[in-house]
Amino acid sequence: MTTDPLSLTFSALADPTRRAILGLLSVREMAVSELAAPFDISLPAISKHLKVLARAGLIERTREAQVRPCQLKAEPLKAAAGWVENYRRHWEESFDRLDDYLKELQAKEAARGRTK
Amino acid sequence: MTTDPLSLTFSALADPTRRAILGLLSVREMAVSELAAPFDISLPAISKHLKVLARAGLIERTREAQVRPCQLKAEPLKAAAGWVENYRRHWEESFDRLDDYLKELQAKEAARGRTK
DNA sequence: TTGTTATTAAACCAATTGGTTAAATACAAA
DNA sequence: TTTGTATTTAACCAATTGGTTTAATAACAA
Repeated sequence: MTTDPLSLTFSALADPTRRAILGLLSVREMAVSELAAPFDISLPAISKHLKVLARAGLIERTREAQVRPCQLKAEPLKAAAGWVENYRRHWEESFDRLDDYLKELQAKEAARGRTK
Repeated sequence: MTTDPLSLTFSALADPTRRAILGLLSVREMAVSELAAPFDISLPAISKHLKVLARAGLIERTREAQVRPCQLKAEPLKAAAGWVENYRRHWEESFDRLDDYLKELQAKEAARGRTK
């Protein structure tokens, strides 16, 4: 497996359960069983997802009596956002091109209307 | 495997070779063998990476004689950027001062109120 | 001590991934 | 029609993933 931070981050985000867990943690710190409640998978499966998130540095687990609360650590998302941001102009440009194309179409349509 | 668009996008981005390929294509359209040149893996391996990128909608392949040029399609990155963006405040804000965020929200709300 | 609750570890499984080499396909050129 | 060039497919392999069930561990409560 690739172990560079960006790959760790993106592959942690590549699972909808894990993204949902991060969503929950963005509201507040939560215990494992609390996190698991909304999902239809076993507790060990959740535990594994948490391990993946922890390895990516996206959560931190502390200890509080029997409960192990998880806390969101969004910092690795900074690099991910930065990487994706480099492509912003590409998706905005292609939008512009489509826009141009539509305008061009309209212009042709108008011309056809005049000459017909 | 998870097939929702966001998961497809993030898991396509979770490999450094694929991110590098997108980097190359952000400069210009390129043929498969041209894309493969900088990497130390076989052509079929590159071909597989391209298939993953195509499935995620991040590239499109056209046909030009024997050559199959690949073109970047950055549009799926929009949703990825959007998802990550939701966490910006978590990495930017000082965690002990959630108030700052609320104030910012209020400021934005006020601004919106004025311009609308 | 004994039990109860919260969480993780172990062992297992099927599917996927990222790579390989060798063969097949598609087109262009001679 | 044969040959060369560009790319994909097929068959294979080892490692990883995402899930399971059945223990094991940790901390508190009785």
